[in-house]
Amino acid sequence: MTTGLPGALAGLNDEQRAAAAHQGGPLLILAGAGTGKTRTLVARAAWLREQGVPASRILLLTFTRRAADDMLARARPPDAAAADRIWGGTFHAIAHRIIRAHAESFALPPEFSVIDPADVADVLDTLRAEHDLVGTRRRAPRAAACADIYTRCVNTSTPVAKVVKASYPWCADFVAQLGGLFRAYGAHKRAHGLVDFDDLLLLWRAALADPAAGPALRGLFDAVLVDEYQDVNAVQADIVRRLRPGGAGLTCVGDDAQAIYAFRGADPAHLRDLAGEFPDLAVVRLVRNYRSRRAILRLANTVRPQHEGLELTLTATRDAGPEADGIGAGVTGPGDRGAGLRPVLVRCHDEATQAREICARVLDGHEAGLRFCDQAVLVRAAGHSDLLEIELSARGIPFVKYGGLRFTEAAHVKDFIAAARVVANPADNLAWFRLLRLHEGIGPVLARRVMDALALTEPAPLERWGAAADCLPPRVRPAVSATLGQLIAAAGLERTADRAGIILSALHDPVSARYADAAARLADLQRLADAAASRPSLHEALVELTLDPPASGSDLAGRPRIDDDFLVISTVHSAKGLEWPVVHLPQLVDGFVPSDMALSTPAGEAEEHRLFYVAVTRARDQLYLYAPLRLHHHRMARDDGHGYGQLSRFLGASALACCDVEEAAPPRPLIPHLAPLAQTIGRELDALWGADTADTPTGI
DNA sequence: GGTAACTGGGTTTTT
DNA sequence: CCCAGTTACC
Repeated sequence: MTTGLPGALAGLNDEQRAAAAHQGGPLLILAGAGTGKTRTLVARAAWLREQGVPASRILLLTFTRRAADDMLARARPPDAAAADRIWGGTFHAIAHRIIRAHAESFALPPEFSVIDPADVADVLDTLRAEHDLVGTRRRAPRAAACADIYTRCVNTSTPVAKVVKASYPWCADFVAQLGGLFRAYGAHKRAHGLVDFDDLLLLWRAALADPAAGPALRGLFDAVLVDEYQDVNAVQADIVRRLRPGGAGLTCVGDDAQAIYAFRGADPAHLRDLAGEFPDLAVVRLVRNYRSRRAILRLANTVRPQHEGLELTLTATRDAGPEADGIGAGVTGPGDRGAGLRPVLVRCHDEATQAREICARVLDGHEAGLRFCDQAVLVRAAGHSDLLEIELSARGIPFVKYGGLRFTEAAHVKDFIAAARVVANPADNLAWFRLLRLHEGIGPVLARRVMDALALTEPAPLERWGAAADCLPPRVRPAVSATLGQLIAAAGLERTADRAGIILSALHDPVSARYADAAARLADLQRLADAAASRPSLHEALVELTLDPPASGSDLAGRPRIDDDFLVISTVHSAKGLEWPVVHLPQLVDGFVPSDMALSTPAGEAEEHRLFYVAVTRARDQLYLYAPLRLHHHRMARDDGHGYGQLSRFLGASALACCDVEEAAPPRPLIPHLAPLAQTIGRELDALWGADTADTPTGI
């Protein structure tokens, strides 16, 4: 191990070194895709430590748990003591850590429930009727829409009337009711010890703004490093501001062309505003791309949206060459040597052809020596790979899928979480509701009656279980009492492993009775209980599960074995920050890429462009784009004369000029004329029906 | 009265 | 595949 200088700065290029060793005021690192952003951030943390900043006084804020884990693992010196650790995690995880440590000061029960967006919608659904938002009139917003509006108001610090007017105009008649609903929602959460994702941020911000708590909380840190700053929302930007008033000790890393979370209230304007906020802001640009071959970078630079003052053009380092890369370089022809293979746009007859084409190219790569995990298929929305997944299975190509449906959304997993939440926070009415209804014979009405008898907002509801059970008809009472008896016992225990074990055994019978495939589900729950057992408390286990849900049940079982080799299917959002030698981008067809849901506003279309930029820049060596020309259940919009629907308008002609175009072989039917066969079968069957009306064959 | 079983229509992206 | 709305059954 090397010690001393160049130490932290070893192996960095000039710009990276300037960023890592920046002294004094606030710093913005404008880092294009693949320019060594993570490496620079890790180096900066190491450099700060060499300057005498204790690791425990450095805070690293990221957007995903994976990014945090990755950086913390690289930033921790091998000889570091456990106590000598950088604070690192997502905004939400760090907020939780602080709130949990001071739960009493925040007037929260020690094991308060952190609820996910699905829970938020459930709560709003129960409150909706009292606020004249029931769906008898067709136009009343549904629970999920109410939840979207709520979180948008909070995360952009915008009044409900304004949000509705700008983004939900069809709800304009309900602004007053929504306001009332959201007020009631806040009271409801307080009464039942519920904290949603937005609350985590709001509570942290409020504490930082408090005259007494604020100085203490921001005094915990000498340096704050924020990754993906283009994806902060108004509350997060405010948290950063209050952590580092004046900007001293602040490092933000970001790229406004990669802002893809506007739907969550994020706004790249916060990054752009940094310069105005901090007059002494230093800006360092990282433009040397270490990831992609030059042919791919040409396309990336062509589609990259440029914003005045933050322009950035990536230059290639993997293909040393005389000419500068830049916008317009896409005119270079396919004979151009040393730039890698040009991106290929594969025109496919339909979606099935596209699926076959992707499989064929994946297998080609595999035969050429690539592992499956060196290739990724990136989609705009999780459902876009449905047909492909069938084709992959049929051909025996192993794959894992990230994004889309998550393990914690499976019904039995929710059941387990509900049971655990009843134990940890008996005031949690959502958890009670779900747990009670898990039992055969209990629906919404009986569950509600039991919960009323429990008086959840009063202290110690578990002590009233005996009386509350009398609300149940004798037929169902024994089963529910058996479950609750065990959960009440679990609540009285200390060790997390014991609690998790009893919760699991309490669920055994109701889960077995409810689900046909109970054995597989119980195996999932066993893994869940095992994972929970290793956490410091049931509360910690539940929060981790909520803030960072495992993508699959096997995820929970631990690291995949080293010899396992899977093709990766991921949403573009989930692929941010990652890279693969070969990337496949399917569904470049009207309504899918760009998504027609996003095109109603100019801001939405701009975000679709940024998403495409993110997708393109994931590829190291080879990029395949697939344009199916027709899809089932989907009308093709008017073609723009190039045979791609609106695609060439979306990407621009210069982007298409960066690609080679290939035609996928059209599907050829194995049996050309099936109709006569159907008639033959029809006649055969008609013989079975008797001879009375055999004039017209039945057919199939 | 209350629950379960059936049916038909619709599906972005995630901490 | 999930939700809402409806019908059938206890």
